[in-house]
Amino acid sequence: MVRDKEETKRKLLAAAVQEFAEHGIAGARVDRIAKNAGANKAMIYAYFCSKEGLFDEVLKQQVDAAIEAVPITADDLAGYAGRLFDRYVEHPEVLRLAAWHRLENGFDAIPEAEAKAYVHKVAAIAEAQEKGELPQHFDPEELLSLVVHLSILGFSSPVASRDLVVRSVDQLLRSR
Amino acid sequence: MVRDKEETKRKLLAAAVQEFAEHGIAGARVDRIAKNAGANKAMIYAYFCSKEGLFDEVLKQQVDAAIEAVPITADDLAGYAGRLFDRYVEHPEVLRLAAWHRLENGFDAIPEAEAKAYVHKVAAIAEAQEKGELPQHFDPEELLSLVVHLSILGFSSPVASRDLVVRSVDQLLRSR
DNA sequence: CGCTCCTAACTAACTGGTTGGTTACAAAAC
DNA sequence: GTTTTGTAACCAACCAGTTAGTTAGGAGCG
Repeated sequence: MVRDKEETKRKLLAAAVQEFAEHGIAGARVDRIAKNAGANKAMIYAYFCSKEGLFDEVLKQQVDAAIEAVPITADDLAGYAGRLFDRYVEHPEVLRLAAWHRLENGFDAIPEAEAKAYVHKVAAIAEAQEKGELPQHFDPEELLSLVVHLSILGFSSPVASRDLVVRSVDQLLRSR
Repeated sequence: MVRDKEETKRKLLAAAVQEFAEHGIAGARVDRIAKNAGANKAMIYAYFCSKEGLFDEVLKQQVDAAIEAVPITADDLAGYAGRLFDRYVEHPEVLRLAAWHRLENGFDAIPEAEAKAYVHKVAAIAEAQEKGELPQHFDPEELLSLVVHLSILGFSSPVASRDLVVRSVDQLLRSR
């Protein structure tokens, strides 16, 4: 038997991602996470304090990874929306985790990394507008909200495709 | 003491709407619903079979009410989006209930009333396109998805306003 | 290298409170 | 007096979290 704290934490986190994404916080079962990780339940409390502590860590890691994986391209918001769409298709867990989190904890309590990335993205859009790379008929915050929201269209409608997401962002950016 | 089956069912349903909207299916507590309804827990099982049965009835009623309250105006989709937005601000429960339901039951299992209303709305949009009241650069299904999705923008972004929803639908419909 | 000792990592079993659901009984309504 | 509506107490299963005890494996030492 190999004893490795970091490895055990990793396996617990990996199992927790699946469990929480599928069942949410209230629906997740601590015993199931431990079993699927091939670890002992007590380790969860040793390493993450509580079920909620484990969820917080899971969400943080997933949000960080998603933010890093899809950097904004302010001069090509349609492409950015498409890449977000792709990311969510490949890693639907992060969207589900965020949705559970918002439903269970209200609209406040946004992960810190998300808030920080938000500021940066708004600034990038504002700059692109000044350079004339983007139209001005939406504020930077508005544009970011619209693009991000449209990129998750596929999780609200079954008929939505990547192409539709890109085309609609494109249409939003057309000059008037 | 007054005994009235329908009245008791009504009070149970009203309490269940709040409980399920706030906590979801897994997080909702049957005892709390009964207590808040001023009724006995056993009545839930007499009238709705199970916790899930109660949830299904709650969701059905809320979806029916929302569909009836906001009829589509295919020749004015921006106005339609605005009215949907208003409805969700006034009755956020239905959106939360639907969100819990989708997370817990997957993307299938859409309430029947919703599927039926969907067909009707797509047809109305197609007709408006034929009449030239709507542009043709999106399919009817696509347009409906976009409008409905944009109307819930406020629940994905804190900076979204009614005005933003209306303006973005308007921009989507501009001729190219 | 072989041995002991120590500690961090791990485990199995348990606990106390909770939960969805049931049942035996009571009383209102007709 | 019979049927419908309601109640209180109950139950077995479940669940997050704890604890007392076990073991792997490295450090120190000869």
